[in-house]
Amino acid sequence: MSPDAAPVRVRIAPSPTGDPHVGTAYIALLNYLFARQRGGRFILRIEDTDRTRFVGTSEQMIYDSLRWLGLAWDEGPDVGGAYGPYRQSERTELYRQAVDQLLHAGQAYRCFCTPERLEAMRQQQAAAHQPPRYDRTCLQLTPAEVQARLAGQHPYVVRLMVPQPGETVFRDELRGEIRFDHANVDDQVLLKSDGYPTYHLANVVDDHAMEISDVIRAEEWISSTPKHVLLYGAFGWTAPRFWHMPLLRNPDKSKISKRKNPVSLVYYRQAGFLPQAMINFLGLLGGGMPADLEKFTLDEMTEKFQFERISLGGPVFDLEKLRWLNGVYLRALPPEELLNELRTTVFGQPYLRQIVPLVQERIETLAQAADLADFLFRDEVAPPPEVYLPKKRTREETLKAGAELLAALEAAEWSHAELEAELRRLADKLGWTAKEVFMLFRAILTGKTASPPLLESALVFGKARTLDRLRRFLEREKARR
RNA sequence: GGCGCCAUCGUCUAGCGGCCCAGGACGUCGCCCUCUCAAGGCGAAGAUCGCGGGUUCGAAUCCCGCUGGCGCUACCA
Repeated sequence: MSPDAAPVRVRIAPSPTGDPHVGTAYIALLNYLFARQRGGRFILRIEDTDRTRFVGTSEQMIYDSLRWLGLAWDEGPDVGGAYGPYRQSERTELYRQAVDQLLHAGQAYRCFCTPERLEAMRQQQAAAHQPPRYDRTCLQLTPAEVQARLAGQHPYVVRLMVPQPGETVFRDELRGEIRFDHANVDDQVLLKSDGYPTYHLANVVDDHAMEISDVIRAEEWISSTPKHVLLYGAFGWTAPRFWHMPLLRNPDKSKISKRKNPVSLVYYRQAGFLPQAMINFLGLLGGGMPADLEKFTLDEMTEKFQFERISLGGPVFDLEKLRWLNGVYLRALPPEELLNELRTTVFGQPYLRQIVPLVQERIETLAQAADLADFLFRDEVAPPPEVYLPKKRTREETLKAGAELLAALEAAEWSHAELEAELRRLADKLGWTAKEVFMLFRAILTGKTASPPLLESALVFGKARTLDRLRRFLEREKARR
């Protein structure tokens, strides 16, 4: 069957390495629309091939977040399908076979170079103003030498052998032909020394096996598309169509990142954004909808969204506009429904239940509970310097400490023990007393110097929102000087 | 640095050779409404269409160059 006639099958392939990302939602939305418009299937595949960054809770959060947005998939690890398994860690045998095939055909080779040697090589290349590329040392190895190393249990990776010289030309459906001289295409690692495939291999093998017709992904992948095209060719497979979507940006135009913008879908949900508003807002970015439409539903997008209209400049993710749009939706809600929203989010029972023990021993009247826990319901608290500034520390030191605090918490697992360890470690690092660090955190989180237990409060408030509060504090205070 | 992608108000965008000395939305400012604040209504400021060359009777729209931004340059995706 020619690719043109093949049924449309598209996929979103997030990796479970942390909180689900707003960029994932954006690409998921686009894939969803594409499938719905063309009578195709929308597949969710979990790309869990990075063992070092794997986060166990991440997969479930991905499901929850995408479902929350209303982006239902037709096939996936949790719903099944005829092309499973849909988790890459369960498909390793497939990749191993694929690698064997390439090895036998001479289109890939084993590389025994150590990370140290590769690092040294790159430094030399940088010093000589050469582009950093693998120097093919291991390609010189004789079959006997390879066998010897294999017998000696030397760890190795498998690399793609990019034909040199050569050129790869592919078509991007939005941009037309894009060409890469192979002089600029590295011998990409396909199989890591831990036996897991890299994205490049896994994505090609799976997209083929799952009969993906159109790869709709972010623009950052354009540079590595030649490697993928080469792989399809090496296997003798037909490549899918490629649609590279513009990258969401921070206000400073750089690729959207958690340091400069809230990117966690968990955050947006907990902070009280409505899924309809988020979907609507994402649909506004890139301009796929008719220009005179400002407010629309997922169904309306399915009806009217045009991929050909998408503007290729990377849109800034403008939180201000999202907030405005969310307000539009909130105001349009029947009061009864708004009540419902409140009851399941800011005033959700499970949330309230967690808060009760934090305030119980500190109240004389019920109304005081609200006073004590107000910060757990607020969108923003803004402590003045009198509150957050430790007596013996300068503003500069304190802001620096705040930035360190944010970094430490970002890396922390959200448990009491680890939070405490993290804060004490930070105190050591800064040469501050633990009390000073805890008080700074308390001030930023609660806006006050007296509060319910700090760590318990942070735990209840949630990682995404706590980090956002820190980030906004730092931004606000930096802007003040 | 190399390679690639991109380029209209601060931001999201409309525009696809004449209707554009560029339209809408967010944001900003002002006025109205109003017990306050929002919301809402009205209005204003805000883009020599990044710059320079072409093509054309005519260019934001087509072509080339430059500049700028961004991405990639990992045993991360």
